[in-house]
Amino acid sequence: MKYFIANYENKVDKKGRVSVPASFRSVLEREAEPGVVLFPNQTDWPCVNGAGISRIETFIEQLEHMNPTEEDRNYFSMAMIGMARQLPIDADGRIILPADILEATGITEKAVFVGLGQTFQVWSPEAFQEYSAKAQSFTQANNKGFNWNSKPSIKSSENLS
Amino acid sequence: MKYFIANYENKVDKKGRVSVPASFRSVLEREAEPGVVLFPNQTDWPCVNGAGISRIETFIEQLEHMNPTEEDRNYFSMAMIGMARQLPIDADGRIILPADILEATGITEKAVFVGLGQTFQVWSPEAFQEYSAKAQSFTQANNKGFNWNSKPSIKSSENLS
DNA sequence: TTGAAATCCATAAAAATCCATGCTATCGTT
DNA sequence: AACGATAGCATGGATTTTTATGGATTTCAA
Repeated sequence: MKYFIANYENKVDKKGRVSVPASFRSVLEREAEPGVVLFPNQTDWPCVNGAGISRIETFIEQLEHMNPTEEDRNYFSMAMIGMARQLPIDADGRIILPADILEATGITEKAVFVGLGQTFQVWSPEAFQEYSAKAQSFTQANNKGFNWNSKPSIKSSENLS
Repeated sequence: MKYFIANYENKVDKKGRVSVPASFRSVLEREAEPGVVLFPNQTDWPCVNGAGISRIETFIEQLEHMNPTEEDRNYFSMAMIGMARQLPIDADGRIILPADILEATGITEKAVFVGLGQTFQVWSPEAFQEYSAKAQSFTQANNKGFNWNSKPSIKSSENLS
């Protein structure tokens, strides 16, 4: 599989270990280097974003095209690369979620992995439930101009509170 | 690993010794010559930049493309090459931070290593906390025009205060 | 010969690895 | 259709290895 799809709720043990869903692993196994990178979700929602290493590498390479003296670049680099987490996947397909991520996301005994194509997210079941419900109703209300078939023509709405 | 990613807070002992994070060492071990180079961060923020030797070599080579009579070149060379520090990594994976760097950065008993791709930075925990918070909120506010997927299309904003 | 820096050594905590089990879906055979 | 066998996956626990860190000792140069 090429993309992260669907969502899976897995247990987190006392050491913070969770199984990465098998179908996600099959995406990650296409990478040169194994492992996942978790990086901050730049919204106020309590979740983290995840992807394979190559995703972060291309991001680094993009940042390199920016002017090194530009303050933007420094901020972006810090926020995305500096605040990222690199986690190895063990032989059983698990990662261990660092304590501060558990805290920031409110994850305790269960974690939900949500596939979003090229990336995925990790949520607490409660927050996931809330966000996905919102996403559903928003989409139902706003999918008019949405062309599911061909090229992107999606306009992000300005305010969605 | 090819890039410096994530951040790690390590202790600094009375002699100024700190462990370089293991994952950073694995980046540095790809170099022909071992060791790290610390060089000034050209902003007002109290941190130092670091990298493997090869990074400084390419920087030197860049400077060589500049006109030798150009005053810029002399200044840049002085500020970046002349003010750099070459530090060996000991068998236990530690470097010793020179006293003047400790002072300039405000590092006392803990140092934070922050991966930024091809380079990294070293901060005091306090300054890091302040800067990373700023970077986060800046990124959160300005990531609209940010394209995670493909080629660089990032517009640097003009004013960022 | 004295202080600083490089080596060497020891240890505890954290991380990676290994092993075992139970559950579920799949498959093949009767 | 029923059954058992099989394989993949999630999970719990134990074990081994790595890493960070403190201290001591040696080297070296001023």
